[in-house]
Amino acid sequence: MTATPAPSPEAPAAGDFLRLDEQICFSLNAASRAFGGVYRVLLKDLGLTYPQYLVMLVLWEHGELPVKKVGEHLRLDSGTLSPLLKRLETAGLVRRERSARDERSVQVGLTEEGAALRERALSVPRRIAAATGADLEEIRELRARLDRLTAALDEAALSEAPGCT
Amino acid sequence: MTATPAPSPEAPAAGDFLRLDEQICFSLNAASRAFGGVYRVLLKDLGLTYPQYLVMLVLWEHGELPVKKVGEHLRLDSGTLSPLLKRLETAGLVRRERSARDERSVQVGLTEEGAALRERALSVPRRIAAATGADLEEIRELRARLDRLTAALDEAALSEAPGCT
DNA sequence: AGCAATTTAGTTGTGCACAATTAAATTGCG
DNA sequence: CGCAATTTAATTGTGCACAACTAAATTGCT
Repeated sequence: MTATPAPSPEAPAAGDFLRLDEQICFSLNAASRAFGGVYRVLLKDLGLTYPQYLVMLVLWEHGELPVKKVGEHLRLDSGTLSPLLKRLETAGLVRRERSARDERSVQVGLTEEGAALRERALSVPRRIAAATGADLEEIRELRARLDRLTAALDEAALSEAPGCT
Repeated sequence: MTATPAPSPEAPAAGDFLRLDEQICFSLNAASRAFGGVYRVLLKDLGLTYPQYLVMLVLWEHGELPVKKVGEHLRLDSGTLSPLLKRLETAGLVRRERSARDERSVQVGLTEEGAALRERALSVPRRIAAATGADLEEIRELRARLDRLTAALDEAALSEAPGCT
């Protein structure tokens, strides 16, 4: 009575959605972790984890930034970034210093070593692209869909937050 | 010389890939976390985290399974599942017992309470679908693309593992 | 039977994600 | 100015992901 798979050969029963459901978000989750596995291998040489690599990308592109801005680029808060940045600092890739203009904010910048690491990272995107086995156009479209999805979900999370029905 | 953004207004320089790169996998990562936020809200009522919900989906669909099989369905290993299942057991949703036939394996099954929880989960997929703002067809196609991507990445990870150039 | 290789869970340690809280500096308003 | 509200990082605590390792049972081979 409890865990019978419930054949239901003709009508799409309500329970079927629990299977479909798994596939929608689980596919995303699995793809994200599969990427993680490939990045882990490629980034090992550089001594970076994938989230650390994302931070380095932001710094390589924008130069010195306050923690807040780094978090906005990556959709991460200080609870994640503070320890991560501390590890990058310990590794000698990043400098952190309180802003003189606003003592609340901490400016994050690259050390020479951190800036130099960019050269060794240049081959990563091509190798990742090769691992996906997809052409640039497909990747672009997939990215667009995912960004739309993220925007819709963030929107929904906002209206869900209080007591909105 | 170090952190200059490097304008390069006409030629697609090698460094541009470091931006594109961010967008490929970061979009995926961001979408996955955005889903996590929506699920977190919806599953709070049920007292489940998203990974715990995935485990419950597997058990609702397949009934009693060894830990190994649960892991195969979800692409997770015992390092993740053992503590997670222990929490579900503490919550009274799941039973764990050593198989008599093979003392190495642990069978995971639903308690009555765990089986009953399924009823309250039936509304989740619909509410998630609503939050995505996408129709079923788009979701299906996206899922197919992601699954292909995951397969390609897993494939690549395998040939990358030893010393394959 | 005897023993090495394999399989299955669990444990340990590192790092990330995120909610909740804290502390300090800044801003805004009367 | 004086003080409440806001902003910014950091900290704390929970849970997940995964690599590396351990322990125990099973399988396979001779």
